[in-house]
Amino acid sequence: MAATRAPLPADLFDELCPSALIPFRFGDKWSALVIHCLRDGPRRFSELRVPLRRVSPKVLTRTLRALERDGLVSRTVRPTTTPTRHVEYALTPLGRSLLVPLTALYAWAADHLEDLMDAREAYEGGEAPHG
Amino acid sequence: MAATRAPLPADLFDELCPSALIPFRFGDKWSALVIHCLRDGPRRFSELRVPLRRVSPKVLTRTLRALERDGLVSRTVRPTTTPTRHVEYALTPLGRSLLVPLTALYAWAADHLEDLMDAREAYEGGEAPHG
DNA sequence: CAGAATCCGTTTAGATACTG
DNA sequence: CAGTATCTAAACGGATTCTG
Repeated sequence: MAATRAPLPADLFDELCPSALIPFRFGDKWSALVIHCLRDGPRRFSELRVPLRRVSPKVLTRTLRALERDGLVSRTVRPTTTPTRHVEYALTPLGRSLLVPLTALYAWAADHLEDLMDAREAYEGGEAPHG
Repeated sequence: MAATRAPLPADLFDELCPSALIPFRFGDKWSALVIHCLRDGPRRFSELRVPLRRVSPKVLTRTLRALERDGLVSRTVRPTTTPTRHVEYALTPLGRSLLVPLTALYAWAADHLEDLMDAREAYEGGEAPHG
């Protein structure tokens, strides 16, 4: 019953390593949330700012550009009669495929929210920092 | 076939929102990777530094402390005869349960690595930044 | 409306050297 | 061996202002 001790691959920080890919693409605060917000269909720039109302336009723009660059989100400018612009962001098929494991991760978080909060509380209360 | 337009919840940045939890706990560069490295059993501090060989001891320590605080990783000091210490890190049951959706996410990354690289290449090559 | 530009504080990471 | 301490650079995030 000893734990297996297979050697770990030595390339986990390689950008081409799928395991490293996750923090590379979702290591920021907003990417996963934006994808989540697009799950029900296209959204406009200002629509996205509602659920993410803390995010500044600069940060949202940067996040959307990054997702667009990786082919997860598409950006569409719709013609309007008014002088104001209408830009819609939507998940690409690739982005939509990501929604599956991402939703599973959210489900895990929802299931274990209590555990996480309890653990944190216990840690704060009890443990002293290690020497 | 219009996309559904259900209103989005307005609390996505709330720390208690499971969706917000992901970037909160995995918004850093190393957490997911460390969990991944512990999947086959306990590892020592310096063992973890092999696959993550870019990480400085300071950063690894901080990451491990955070995971420990959230109840995902346990820290065990084993008695030794030598004056050198022996500390092992392992996934807790909670951490192990996280491995399931996390592995699914890695599988997605592995499956779509090409797509991501292609999209990025196409973006760099073609598109000019939006005006 | 959608975003670009600017400024600024905080966080994160990395390198290095040192210690029980 | 398993960290801690210190310093520095870069990235990230947020607020605000401005414009096509």
